[in-house]
Amino acid sequence: MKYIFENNTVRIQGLSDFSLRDTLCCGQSFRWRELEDGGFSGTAFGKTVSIKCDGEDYLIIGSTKEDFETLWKGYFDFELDYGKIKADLSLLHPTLSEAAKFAPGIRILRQEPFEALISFIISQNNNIKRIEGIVERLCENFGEKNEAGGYSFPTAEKLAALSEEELSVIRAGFRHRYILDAARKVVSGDVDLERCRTLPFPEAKAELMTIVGVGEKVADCVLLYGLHRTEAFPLDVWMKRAMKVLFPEVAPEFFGEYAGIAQQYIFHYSRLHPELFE
DNA sequence: ACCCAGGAAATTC
DNA sequence: GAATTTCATGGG
Repeated sequence: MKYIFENNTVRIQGLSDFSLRDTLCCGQSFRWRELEDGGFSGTAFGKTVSIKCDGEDYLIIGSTKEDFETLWKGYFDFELDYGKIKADLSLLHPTLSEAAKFAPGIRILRQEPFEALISFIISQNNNIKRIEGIVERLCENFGEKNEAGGYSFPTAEKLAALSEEELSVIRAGFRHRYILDAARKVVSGDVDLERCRTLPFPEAKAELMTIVGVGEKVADCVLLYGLHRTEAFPLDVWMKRAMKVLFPEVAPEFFGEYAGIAQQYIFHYSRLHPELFE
């Protein structure tokens, strides 16, 4: 992968194993909106950019060279060799090979940990459309507006200071008290998200699960999408069905150190092939 | 009206 | 302990 900076835009060349739609519409982030030209616009780190294809290249519009190097390159996980990971995973199981071929451009985003924590608390017993709406209201009400008109994800401090009443403008229902408990535990240091990045996996997961409203599945999502712990293997309703039907006799540990990436291929494949489970 | 949605807590058995 | 019910909200 090479990149050049030109006029507020970063042009990325020679990038393989990447698709905007596979990566941004596969249920790992709730903050990217598709544009009319097929690109996507979104906000992370408080900065709003759009990203689109230009022939073989990708353009990140609205990014400085420095922001690309310190933020976006990592956010989109451009430096991990997905070709190699896919090849290794595909050897493990023929159905996993199929799933990877179905959406070969998926990458696991490195989202901000607190955003992943709150987003996946909101995701429980909810549908993606509505999750996106709640997250949008959360940012518009409690985030900071930037020059581009986008809103940052609110800080833990900002949310921790709210009452349930004040938070209820986002209409997240019974999840309001979960969000507040998460924000307050992060502010107090009872839960240290950065420490969870390096802690042994079971300990990191247990620490996240001390938050009211965070069970195994949400904890795994935070570990995978927010802390890039690729051994995490979130088991939602789709994945439980998929494991039963497509991978009987297979346990999550079978997929090894990149189980979370395997999970993303399988999740996306299953969601777009519901007929497999009728 | 009923059912479900990238679950988890509370209750019941 | 394992199985069931409840928890807001909105769309089909």
